Amino acid sequence: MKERQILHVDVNNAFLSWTAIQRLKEGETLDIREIPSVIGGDEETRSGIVLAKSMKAKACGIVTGETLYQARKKCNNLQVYPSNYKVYKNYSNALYNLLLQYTDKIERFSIDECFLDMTEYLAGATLLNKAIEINNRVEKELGFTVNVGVAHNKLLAKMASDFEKPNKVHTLYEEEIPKKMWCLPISELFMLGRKTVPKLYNMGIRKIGDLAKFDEKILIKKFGKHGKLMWEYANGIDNSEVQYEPEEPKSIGNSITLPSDIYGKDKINEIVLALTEQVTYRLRKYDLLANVVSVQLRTKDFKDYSHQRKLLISTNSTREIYKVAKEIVEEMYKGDFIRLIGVRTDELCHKGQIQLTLFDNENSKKQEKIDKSIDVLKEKYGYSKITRGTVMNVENIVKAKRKE
DNA sequence: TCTGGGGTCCTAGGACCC
DNA sequence: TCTGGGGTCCTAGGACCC
Repeated sequence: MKERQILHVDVNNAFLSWTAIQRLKEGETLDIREIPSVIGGDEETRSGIVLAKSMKAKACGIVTGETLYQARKKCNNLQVYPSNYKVYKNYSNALYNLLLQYTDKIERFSIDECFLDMTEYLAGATLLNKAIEINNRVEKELGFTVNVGVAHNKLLAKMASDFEKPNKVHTLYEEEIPKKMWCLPISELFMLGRKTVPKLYNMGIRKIGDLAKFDEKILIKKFGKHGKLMWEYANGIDNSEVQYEPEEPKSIGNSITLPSDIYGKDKINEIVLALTEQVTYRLRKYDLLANVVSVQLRTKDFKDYSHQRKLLISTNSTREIYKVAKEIVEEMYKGDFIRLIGVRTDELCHKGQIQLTLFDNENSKKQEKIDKSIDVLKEKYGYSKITRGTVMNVENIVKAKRKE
């Protein structure tokens, strides 16, 4: 088999950089990349966490995911800016379109990361030179910077793009693994998170090199499939392909942290209905039907519960899914104060994939028409304006809660 | 002024059938 | 009277990613 040629392109401080250049474009003179700043959620609605940080904020020890409260304690002149996904999506698309000039085998791994399979697209050039060209062109033409990882598989390309930042190109070829990767702490390895790292520490495994040389069988015994994966990753083994064909979503859900805790089934169900409307709207937009419905509740002391139910008939009807969601709330709600509520649908399929059943009767056809006509209004007037009957949508609930 | 929201994948245990 | 496994489906919960 031919050796694969893979690049991983990772936008430096994506949300913060994109916010910065958008502000400059709109006439602001301050470049927020040059000061201690973060992109954060709204503390009033209890979403106050750091989503992205500038280099100066990073230098203060601020990390992504921590609360804005903690971040301010580390840096007293910290500036906080809100996020804007529409803007981010535009810059993400601009990057994607530039990368398309190099290969059409691009996997959009997230809004700010892409894998490129360059195997068939080098035409005599070296992979490293292509990476350097991309790095330069993005900065010049798009106004933000990226790191580019250069390797022969996705895992090593991703690890490489995570080396020194910003605006850098790094290679991580097989022969470089001991020198460049094995010296790193295991917490740096992709797919080793906060739960697994302490367990490995207790086994005396601290560096990625320790993990690479550890007995694979013992890891498998202790961690199952995850054990095999982490051993392979530590040794730079990854045969996964660049998934350049966008895949159908496997699940669609929405959740919300409430501005204040709520109590009681009726109040929970109001939110569940609003969330169900959002979820089924998205299902219908993609022309998908759900076969499983699940509801998640988080209590005020951060205990998570979730129950799910398999449906007899696939559906994307608001009424049908809400009916099931309500039953789930009924069976699992124990009377706690609730902080977060989520509704999710799984085992999605397309209309054509199911056969009409006896249950596909006149009544359900009528329901389908109602959902469709509401969707049309939502497309026309914007999502938040249209809600069904007596029901408030989540935005209204959030606003109402804020005033309390 | 504590701790988001969108996902994917895996595991363990129970029910049920042969 | 006592004691099996293997396979599949379903559910609850957890780990990880950005």
